[in-house]
Amino acid sequence: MIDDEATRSNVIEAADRLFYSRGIQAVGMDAVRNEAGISLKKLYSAFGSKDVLLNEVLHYRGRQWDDGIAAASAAARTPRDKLLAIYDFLNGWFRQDDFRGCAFINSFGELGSISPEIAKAAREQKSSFQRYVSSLVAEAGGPPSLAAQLAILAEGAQTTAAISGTPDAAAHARAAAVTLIDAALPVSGAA
Amino acid sequence: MIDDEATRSNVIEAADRLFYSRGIQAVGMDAVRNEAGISLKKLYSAFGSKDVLLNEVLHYRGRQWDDGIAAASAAARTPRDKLLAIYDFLNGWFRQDDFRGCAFINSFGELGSISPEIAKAAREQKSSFQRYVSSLVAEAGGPPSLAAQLAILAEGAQTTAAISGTPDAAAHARAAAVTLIDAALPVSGAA
DNA sequence: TACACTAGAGAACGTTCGTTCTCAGCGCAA
DNA sequence: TTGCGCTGAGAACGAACGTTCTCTAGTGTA
Repeated sequence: MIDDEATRSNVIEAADRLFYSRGIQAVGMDAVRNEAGISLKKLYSAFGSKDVLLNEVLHYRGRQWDDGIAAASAAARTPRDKLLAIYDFLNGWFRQDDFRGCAFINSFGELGSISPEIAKAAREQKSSFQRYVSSLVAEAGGPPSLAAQLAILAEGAQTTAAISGTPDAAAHARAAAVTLIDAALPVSGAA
Repeated sequence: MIDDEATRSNVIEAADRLFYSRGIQAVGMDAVRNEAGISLKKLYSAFGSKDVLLNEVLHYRGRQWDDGIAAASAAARTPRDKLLAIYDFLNGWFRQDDFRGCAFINSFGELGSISPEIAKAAREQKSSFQRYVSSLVAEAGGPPSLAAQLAILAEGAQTTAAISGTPDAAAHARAAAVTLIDAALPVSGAA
């Protein structure tokens, strides 16, 4: 079918909305079917099981994150500004109505202990982000430990914003990042 | 009964072990009953429902956390050292075999969106921790923003350690905390 | 018109889970 | 001994869920 791909992404986006907003186990395949507007038969012929669907949803989320970070850093010139753009991206995300924390952290907390696939997906997503931060830090001439610290700030901001219900953590994390970067890099951007 | 209180804490500790290691929805009341070694009838007469039990388990977890932080900071003299003791406490925790991240973050990710009670418990736990950090920072003469930054580091270390499966995040967070404290406090501990 | 084929709607099935109910056994007062 | 209340073990119940099956309506084709 021509719309095979369209059907798949339609289902993935629908499932993502539901899983992210209500949790994975709390959302039945029937709800996914309703949200996507297709039949159960088609749903199961496109994705063999809920596990398979969930895996694709997590990969979709990962791409969304990567795209968001890339877009946010596009306007920044220096590696330092690209690093700080991460926290600006978080700030915008935290302010969205449907923000409910990091989907990978949530999924890991819900099913990481009983589903190796989910644990692996979360681990890969986080290590991919750490590699991204590391490459920017290296480009800026900073030590690897700075990358780990900046990544921890980003993770902490996400859980803090989710649980507290306020976006303040983004600004706090950004300020901390500025301090850490300035302390670690010999010459900051001060003209 | 004399052992009423003993029964309750026995059940709470058993449920805590199971909920923490496998997740909440993945653990049935039957498993709790087996782990606690009591009858279903007694389980339900002591706690009216799984929700009630979960609530008590979360409060128990909160006390455990408070006690752990208090014990870790007991040896420290200055507010600065008490702040850093937080990350030493995390370091020891991350190295335990059964470490699976912060129970409140996990519970929030799993059920926070559909259970206001759990969302509230997580929010209260985190804000209690932030008050603790804030009081130490104030005692040390630091600005409130430093407290927020240090708390974000602690949260980020917990999720990073859980998902990555290594305890390294504790040391990274501690190093970042040292940098942030030294930058925010006029006079550091340098004799 | 007759016929194969497809697809959608939802019934059905088997399992799991939270919670309640039943029943047999036991201690105990009279 | 007899009756009574309590307790534990687990059966039972109703709901929800993942997954499969059935039935029906429609469509294109000869």
